[in-house]
Formats: sequence, structure tokens, C-alpha cells
Amino acid sequence: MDYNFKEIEKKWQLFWSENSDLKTDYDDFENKKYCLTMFSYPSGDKLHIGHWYNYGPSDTLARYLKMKGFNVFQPQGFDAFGLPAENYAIKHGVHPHKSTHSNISTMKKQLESIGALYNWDKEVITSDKEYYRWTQWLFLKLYENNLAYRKEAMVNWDPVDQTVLANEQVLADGTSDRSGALVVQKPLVQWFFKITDYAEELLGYEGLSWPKKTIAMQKNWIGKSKGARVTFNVCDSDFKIDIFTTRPDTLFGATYLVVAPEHNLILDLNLINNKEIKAYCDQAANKSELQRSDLDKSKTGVFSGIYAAHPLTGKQIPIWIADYVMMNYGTGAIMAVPGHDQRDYEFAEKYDINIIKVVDDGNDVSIEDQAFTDYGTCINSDFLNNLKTKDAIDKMTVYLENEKIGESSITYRLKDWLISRQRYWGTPIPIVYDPDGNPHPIPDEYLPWTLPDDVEYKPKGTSPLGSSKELLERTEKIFGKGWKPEIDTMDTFVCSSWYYLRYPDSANSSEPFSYESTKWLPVDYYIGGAEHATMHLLYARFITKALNTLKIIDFNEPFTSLYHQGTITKDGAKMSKSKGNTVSPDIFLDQYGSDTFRCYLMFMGPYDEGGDWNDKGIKGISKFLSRAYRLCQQTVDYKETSDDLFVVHSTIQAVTNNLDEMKFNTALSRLMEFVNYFYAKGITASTKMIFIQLLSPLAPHISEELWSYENNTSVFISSWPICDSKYLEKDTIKIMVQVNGKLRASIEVDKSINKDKLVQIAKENQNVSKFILNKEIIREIYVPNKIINIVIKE
RNA sequence: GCCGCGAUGGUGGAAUUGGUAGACACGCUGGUCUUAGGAACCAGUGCUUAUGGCGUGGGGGUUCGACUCCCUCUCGCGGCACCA
Repeated sequence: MDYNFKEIEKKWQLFWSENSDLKTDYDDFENKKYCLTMFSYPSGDKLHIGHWYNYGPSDTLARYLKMKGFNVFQPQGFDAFGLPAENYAIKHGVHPHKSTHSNISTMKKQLESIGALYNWDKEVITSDKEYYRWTQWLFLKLYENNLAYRKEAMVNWDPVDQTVLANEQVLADGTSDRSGALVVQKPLVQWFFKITDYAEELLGYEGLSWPKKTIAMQKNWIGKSKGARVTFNVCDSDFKIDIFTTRPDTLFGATYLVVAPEHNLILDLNLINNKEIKAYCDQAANKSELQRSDLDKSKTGVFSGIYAAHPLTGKQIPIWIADYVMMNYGTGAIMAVPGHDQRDYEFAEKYDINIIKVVDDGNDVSIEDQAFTDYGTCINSDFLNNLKTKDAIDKMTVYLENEKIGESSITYRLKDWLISRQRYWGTPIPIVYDPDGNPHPIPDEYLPWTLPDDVEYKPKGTSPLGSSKELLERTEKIFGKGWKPEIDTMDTFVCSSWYYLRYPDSANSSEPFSYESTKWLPVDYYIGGAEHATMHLLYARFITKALNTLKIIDFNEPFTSLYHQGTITKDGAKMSKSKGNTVSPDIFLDQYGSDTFRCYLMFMGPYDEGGDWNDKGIKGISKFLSRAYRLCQQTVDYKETSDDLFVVHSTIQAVTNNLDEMKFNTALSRLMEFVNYFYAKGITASTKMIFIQLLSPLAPHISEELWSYENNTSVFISSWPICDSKYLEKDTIKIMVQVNGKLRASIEVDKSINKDKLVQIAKENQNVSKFILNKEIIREIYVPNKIINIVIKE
């Protein structure tokens, strides 16, 4: 290494933080680019490779945009509420506020080593009362508008972290996203945000540049399905059962109904008095969600003893209770059509229930061994006979509506967002209860409704806030004797659901953000991990849409362009402290410096793919930067040839395109080729300036140093080089010659040449002529400027 | 089961979107210089039975021409799932 990177890095990091030329003009929205990287949790550990992989390349993008002439805003902050600080408090007795802030200052120091251009003057720390006061404002806005409500529900309980979790925070295997504990179901009164009101809107992605994968995941999660609701009357009673089906065309094939074991009919009709039914329901209740949804187990159920009237035929059909029907989807009851639904088929076979065929594929399809679930043509279906499934669905739906026995209906899988948490270190829910237990919002003048300090952190299954004398006294003092505070805190995802709105106006103490400051939004580039697809990113979209409905903001999507950086793994596994496979950047920073380390991460491969960590190639980057440094130590004065200028301008073009597409790896390759080309012959003064500019977003420190040798201002306020296409045109072109699609020669010709002449030259080429000698030529294909293919008969 | 993504030298990866497969880099081999090199520089490096043949997970197809498009299979990753 022949440049002193340690000295250079320190020098320019200080320069960037102090130089006013580089500051964002907060009043200029016209030309704005809001570049945001998902903020992180201040853990107190050192920055790891994941942080670097997130922050380094996104800073490269921001610096590039700045040089393109945009007014770039790249804020940074901390998602500071959450369990680790609280667990630390339980273990060591240190107040979370104290440990959090000490972690933040360590982390900020470390972030400096990346050398990113952050707008620290707009920093946001979600656990500070200046911030959470407005998270409480958000809650109250939603509450006032019926988008926040309290209800008792079966909720996900994490027995390790001793708190409830939102559906989004429970993994597919039934474990907690955070603690890894097996989540259990528990009935509790909790606060919810009504995200389901926005289910349909959330399915619209017009104008968004988002990864297809993420959109697919959200669509999957929202889980829209179209169908119909049908009402069945229970025989010999006034009760009715609503069912949801996506196949109303098969209604004539419904031979029984199934209700979930939790269905209210069971209590309403006193079916629970039947021993067998009670035993079945109890057993279902004791099963975990995971056991319940185990696809391999055979279906079980119990006959309810009662019947329903088929709404079209009037025939009595039995009502069964079975746990293959879930209470939390649709209406918790189905019409079973064993001929055309595989689950119903298996159940009907097992319990010997009638199976009717009402759909055929035109070839008299068999339903002897399994259900026929495809679309086809209606049979045995009265007025639907001979109709195609699609038409039959429409006709049946209209019929149901006319007869008032059903209606067209849409069901979403998405559930309302459970935001209560039985933990200490979070935003207090700004609600108090009167002596009768009715909730009341805390008036604005008492906000922030602060977290009390006199608590027992250790969770006992109820919220730590319940142990605070101060909180209770405060409540009674303000509201009166017998009034009680809400003691749950909010999910930290509430904090992060609106932080991007706060950044441009983070010091505002009279409102969450001024209307003027929202002109910085939406975020132009949002970069962060794909694991947030159905959590943070969905919540943020919901909050933005809700605030838009409330006319607080005038846009309805928070992030115009979204990009997920890939994951850096170690030996194929995700790096984590618990696995002990984390790699610290420290030794690499010490040995090679920040520029080299950040470039190496970018050079590893496509940014959205991440990759498995190994340090073998870092030397290559270090070598490249040293060569670049050496190349720029002198200038050589010579008249550049057309080849030289071709290299310069094609490099400008390629690097520009690559950075536009965040293909940092190929941008670096092009710059390496550039250095390799000029290394031996030396570089002219003007070309050197262009090269330094192209390199600067990727390796900012060394570039700023090299730039400073000849300039008085920062390279980052210089304008990005422009490719002059006149240098990209060459007088001669290289044409590849194929015979029957196989490459045989390459010829260099004048670019004005016509096809006939070119083909003639090609045929005369020694390596071509021997393959076409004495052969019949069938075709001669010429793709201008690229290739000739001579097709011969073999 | 359904949906989405992926598979290219010894390694990480590139390929103007149907037109030179393997750019760039690591590693390796040989050389120059050097007291020395784990520094710098130069050359070589897909495989091979080598004027040729074969090569982008396997098989088939479309095309003058396929890593690229179509069909099919295998493996890996991610999401959803008794979702009615």
C-alpha cells in the first residue's frame, strides 16, 4: 500500500462533516433526491459487515446523485426502542435510555468510518420523547378516525419475550421472528390498527419501482380471494350460518357444512353439552397452530347432530364440526363440496358422506379417487347446467343476490395489525381508562405521555408499566381517582412506520412535521433488507395511505423506488451473534482502509444478491486502488488517440449506466479496465480529472485526496462527466465471421463498407474459405456492425 | 400443493437483452527486478485425444445463430398454505 489511507480517511471525513458546500439545501424541493437507508437498532456492538453492506453502497448512490446535480438528502437515525436494551436492563440494571444513548454515540462514531455523507442535523431517535410524542400523536389520529381500536382476540403470545406479537412477526413454522420461541395462542384484550381497511389499496403498486419479489410477497400476504357469501338456515332453529366460497358454481354439489371448532354456533346452540362435541372442541383448542395446520394428518371431525337447509334445493344437509376449517379465515364455516374440493373429498370419504359431481371437463371426468378441482362445465346443477365455470360463478352470484341468500364477497387473509406489547421499552399507548374501564385518549396537552422510570423491568406476563407508582399517580392526578393508565407499549414497528416523514423536519416541536417539509417526500430511493417485505414495508405503506386519507399528507406511497441489498452470509449461513459466525470489518479496515473495504463489498457481485463472505479477493481491490493512486500521481502530456478517447468516453458511459442501475460491481470492473489501459502509457491531466470523478462515489476518500491536488473544492460538488458519443464511433468495425453458426474468423473493415463487399472479404479469409470450399452456400446473413453468418449445405 | 427467484471455469462473477461465452478480479503457472518478497511489473490460464472437437444444471424444441426465447425434468433459495 503506497498511500496512507488512515491519514486520508480521517482528513476527508472531517472535511465532509464541516464543509458547507456539501450541505443539502432544505428549501429546494424541485431538484430533490431523498435517499434513505433503513435505519438500524443501536445494539452497542461494533458495526458488522451487514451494516457496511447496507450503508456503503447506498452512500455511493447518494454521492453519485449529488454529482449528477441533485439536491441529495441522506438522513440517518436509530430505531431505538426494543427488546435488547430492555433485556440488558434486566440483566445489568442499567436504564434502557442510558444504554441506548451510549450505544448510539458509539455507533455514530463507527458510522463515520464508512465516510458517508449523512445529514446528521436531521437525526431521528425513536426512543426520545421528542420523537415518540409524535408516535403517540399518530396513534391518536388513527384512534380518532376509527383506525385504532381495542378488542379481545386470540393473539400470538411469545412465552420467551413475554409479549404478544403481530401475525407478521410469527414465522411460517410458528416461531417468533425475534426470540425463536414457539408462539402460543392466547385470548387477550389488545389494541389493533385497522390495516384491513386498506387491504384493497395496498394491492395497488402503480408508479412504484419495487422488486417484483417484494410485491409478490405483499400480495401473497394480503391474500385476496374473490367469491361469494351464502347464508344457510339451520333447521328447526332461527340460526343462520354464513359461509364463504370461491366456487359458488358448485353450490348444488354441497352435501354438508363444516364449522370451525371455535364457531359461535357451537355455544349458541348449546352443542357443547354433547360430550363428544365438547371433547372434540377441547382437543382442537389444545392443538397448536402448527399441529392444526399439519397437512399430513388425516382430517378429523364430529357430527353436530343438526342440519341446515340447502338454500336452493331445501334438502337437509348435515353440519359437521372439523378443525380443517379455520375460525380466522373467511366466516369460519364452509359449504363442503366433496366432488370438487380435495379436502372435503377426503373428509367425506372418511365419514361416508354423499359426494355429488356437479362439474365435468367434457370427457366424463372421474371423481372415484379424488375431487375434480379444475374449471369445467356445470352438470346436475339445475339452472347452471352446461354453463362454463366462470359464467356459472357469475350467474350463481347474481341469483344469490336476487334471492337474498348470499352476495358477491371478497376475503382477505390480511389481519388487523396488533400493536400492543407487554414490554417496557416502547412508546406508551396514550390511553387512560375511567373507573368503568372505558378507554379515553390522552389530551394533547399531556403529551408526551412519558415512559415512567420506576418500573420493575423483569416481565411477569403483564406489562412492566403496571409496576410504576408514578404512572398511576400521574394518571389519577390528571384524570381523577380510579382512573388507570394503559400499561402496554406499542410495537416498535409503529415507530418505524412513519420515521421517513419526520426526517426532513426532525426538530419540529409543535407538529410531527410541517406540511412544507413533506415536499421532500416520497422517498426517492429506499434501500434495505428484503426481510421487511411484509412487516415494516407493509406497515409504512398503510400509515402513509391512512395519513393521506386524513389529508395530513398529499401522497399515498412512501417509497417510490425500493431496492433490497442482498445478504452477506458466512459459510452459507446468515451471520448472527448467536451462531458465532460474524465477521468483523475491523481487521480489513485496519489493513486496507474504508475505501478498499467498501469497494470490495460492492465488487463481490450484484448488490441485490449479497453472497458468501470470503476475504480472498480483497487484495485485488486494494491493488486496484493503489494502481489508481499511482496512475494519478503524474500527468503525461500527449495528444490522445481516438482509441484513448474511446476508452475514456465508453468508460464514462458504462460507469454512468452501471451506477444508474446500482451495478456497482461492473462499474468497478470498468474502472479497473480503464486503469489497466492507461497504466503503462500514463494519463493526461484532463482525463485524470474524469477518472477521479468516476471513481469518487465508489472510493470517496482516495478520490477526494487525488482531486484536492489540483482543485480547491470538493470533487462531490463537481459535475458528473458526460459521455461525448462522437468518441464512441470508430472508423473501422470488427465483424465476426461464422460458418453455420460457428465462429471462424474476425475481420476489421471500414465502417462504410456494404454487405456484398463485406461478404466477399469474409469468404476470402483463409480460415473461412477452407470451410466453404466446394460447399453450396444457402444463405449469407449480415447483422450490421456485428456478425456475418455464411450458411452452407453440409 | 401454489407463487416467485436462481444454477455460467478451480473461486467471486461478466455478457450491449437473440449475434465473439468466460469481461473484471481471486487463485494458479512461468518470467523480470530485488539481499529478500506475502511488493511491483510482464506473459499465460474453460475443458480436450488440439489447423479440430466440446462447453453456461439435465433432456427436448424454435432459429442462420440460444447463457438469453419455448416445453420438460433435477437441485437450491425465498414466500404462502387444510385460505374454503
